[in-house]
Amino acid sequence: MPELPEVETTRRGIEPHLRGRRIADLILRDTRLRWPVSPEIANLAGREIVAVARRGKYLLLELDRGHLIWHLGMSGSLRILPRGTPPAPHEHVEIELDDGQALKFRDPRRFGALLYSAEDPLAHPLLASLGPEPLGDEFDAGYLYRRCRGRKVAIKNLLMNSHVVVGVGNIYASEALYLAGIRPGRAAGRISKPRAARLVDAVRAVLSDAIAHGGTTLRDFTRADGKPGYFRNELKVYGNTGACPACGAPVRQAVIGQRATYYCPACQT
DNA sequence: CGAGGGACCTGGTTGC
DNA sequence: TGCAACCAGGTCCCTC
Repeated sequence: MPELPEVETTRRGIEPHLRGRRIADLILRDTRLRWPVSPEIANLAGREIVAVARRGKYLLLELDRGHLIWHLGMSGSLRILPRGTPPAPHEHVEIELDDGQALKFRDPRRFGALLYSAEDPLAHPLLASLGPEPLGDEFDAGYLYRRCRGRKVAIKNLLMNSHVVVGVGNIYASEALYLAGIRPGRAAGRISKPRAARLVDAVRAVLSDAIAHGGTTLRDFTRADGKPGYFRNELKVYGNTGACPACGAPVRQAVIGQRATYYCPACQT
């Protein structure tokens, strides 16, 4: 479900409610997430939440001692609700706060993950080898062009590879390639330097714009306050079974790397 | 090292 | 109406 804009929207939604609060209680209803949730996490009561950061699609809850690393997987969402609100279906984890509120994690498909890291979370094996942030300085035309050299994979798959750049999932990969005028199936190694530059700009633009709209709600994504994200209305090709908004040609649907892909056969080469 | 595919899950929608 | 098949915003891990 969530790509970078949805995770960032979640971060911004929960952070004001969590910063400076203490964990009153931590309830693990179902520990069968992507990896089993360590029972020691239930022992974090009393710790203070100092900050909520994000790295790629991972949320990092910095505690006064240690960190929680949270990934929403495909169907996970975090909401702030009053303590005592009856748990929704698939609400696997709840962090009760010392001010009467609670952070509730719902994840029907259980592809999400919740890990505890006593050390620097960025050194955790899952995070250590991640590529640069797409909205940071390191992600530029030279970098992307270099990473494309000699690669035969479709540029869309390369964009979605978190070891190349983090945060770009299936929706925004299609959207960014549309904006850049590049066919999603084009071999990464056949992307010219100017096209790499256009693609970097497109990725940044699409993600920033989506964050500004509170992310994209297709089905079950909800923000921390329960409202949907409105970027869905801005999507140009993803899920578009009609005409290209620029030239009117029928938007084409294909499967690339086992994922649904949308593009305009006229605008994208 | 790179490419490709399966695996992990549940629920909603589609089609016979 | 009933039920099987298919699809979904992620990403790790295995094989070749």
